[in-house]
Amino acid sequence: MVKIDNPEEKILEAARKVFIREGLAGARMQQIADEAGINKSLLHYYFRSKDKLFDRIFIEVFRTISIGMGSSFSEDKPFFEKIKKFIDLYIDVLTKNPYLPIFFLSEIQHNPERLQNIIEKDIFKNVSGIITQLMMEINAGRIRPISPPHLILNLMGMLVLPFAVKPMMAPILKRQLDVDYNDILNERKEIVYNFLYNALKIDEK
Amino acid sequence: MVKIDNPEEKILEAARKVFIREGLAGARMQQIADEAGINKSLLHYYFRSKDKLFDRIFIEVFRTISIGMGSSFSEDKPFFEKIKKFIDLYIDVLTKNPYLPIFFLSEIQHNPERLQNIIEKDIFKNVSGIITQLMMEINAGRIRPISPPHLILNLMGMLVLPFAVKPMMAPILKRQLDVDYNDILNERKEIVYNFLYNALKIDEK
DNA sequence: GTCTATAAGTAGATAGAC
DNA sequence: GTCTATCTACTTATAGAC
Repeated sequence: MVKIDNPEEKILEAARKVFIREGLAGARMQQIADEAGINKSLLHYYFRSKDKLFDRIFIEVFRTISIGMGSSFSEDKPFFEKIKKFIDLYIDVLTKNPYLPIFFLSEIQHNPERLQNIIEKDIFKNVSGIITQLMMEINAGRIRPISPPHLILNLMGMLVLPFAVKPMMAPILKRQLDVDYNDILNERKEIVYNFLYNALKIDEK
Repeated sequence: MVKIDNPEEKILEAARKVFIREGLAGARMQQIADEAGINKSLLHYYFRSKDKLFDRIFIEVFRTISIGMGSSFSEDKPFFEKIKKFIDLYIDVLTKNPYLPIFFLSEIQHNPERLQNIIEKDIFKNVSGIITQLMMEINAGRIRPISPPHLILNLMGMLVLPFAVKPMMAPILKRQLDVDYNDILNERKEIVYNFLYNALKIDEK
């Protein structure tokens, strides 16, 4: 039986919430303590400093963001099926954690060193495997030639940006087209796959 | 003869730099004063408070980000030429201001009200015009059918994300493929246009 | 382990001399 | 207009009682 309500877990959950919404500089230890329903001193008792607590959350966020990358592409399936699986998995992650990308990218923009100090190797293997497979598909003539980094950027852009701009776009689309932005987000899996498929498939003459 | 070196301009330039790099919560009035080469009190003399100075920069950033949208699509040209012009213009803006998107989206995530209080109508006209034209192209059978909001999200994602992830991707691609990320960014105009063209063009049988 | 009280440092903002 | 000096409030962090 796992104790889910121990103070350490409650603090981490509260810190996750507050840091991701407010950022490192904007978050207050008092906010986190309130959110966790405990005394402010306990934060320091368990995690020593704000920076150490933040690091813990930051690494966790990085793992959440990068976890889907490798796994979807490691299986032995046709290329477009792997793409489809990756898109589905990634949009599920973003649906559950819509604020993660901007939080993560914003903190890197504020302090790029944090990334290099903490992480490094994890992401290499993932990107490396994807690029190898893309080159194979292109060389076999199964998809239209495209530089692998660019394809990754295109795909990631189409996946991530709609969630990142939700606070801006949702009110606009509601007013202008009476569209619920959550419906838009739910349609993304299919839209992104079709768009990518059409962009990459070889013309049949 | 315009005085470019008056204190007000120097403060705005410094504030732009510091706020965009550090965010509202992370920026320090002392930093801005140092960057501008003036005394901290002068900031308050010219702009009263940190929040008012920030608002000034925030509005300016919003204008920079949204300025290209309408203008590219207002001219009377073939659809794909307008798309091309928009892509070129937008990537030029992002090349000059790579940190703007994350700064802007991050601040909205921290405080969504700021957007609604300050802005509102500007963006409507732009988005509205683009959507109308997209519907015309689809109805005329000149491009593959796609929901206009989704096409806009696809395009914006492919344009913006590569700049937003530069601090993360540049070291990875350098190490792994010995690729200079600035070269990647310079190739984006052509890549995005071709990708979009292939995704939207009607198959010739 | 968990609390109260408080120390030490920093931030935005203002008063007032020049 | 521009500076120095200072006020007030807030924030992280710690000391110490229980």
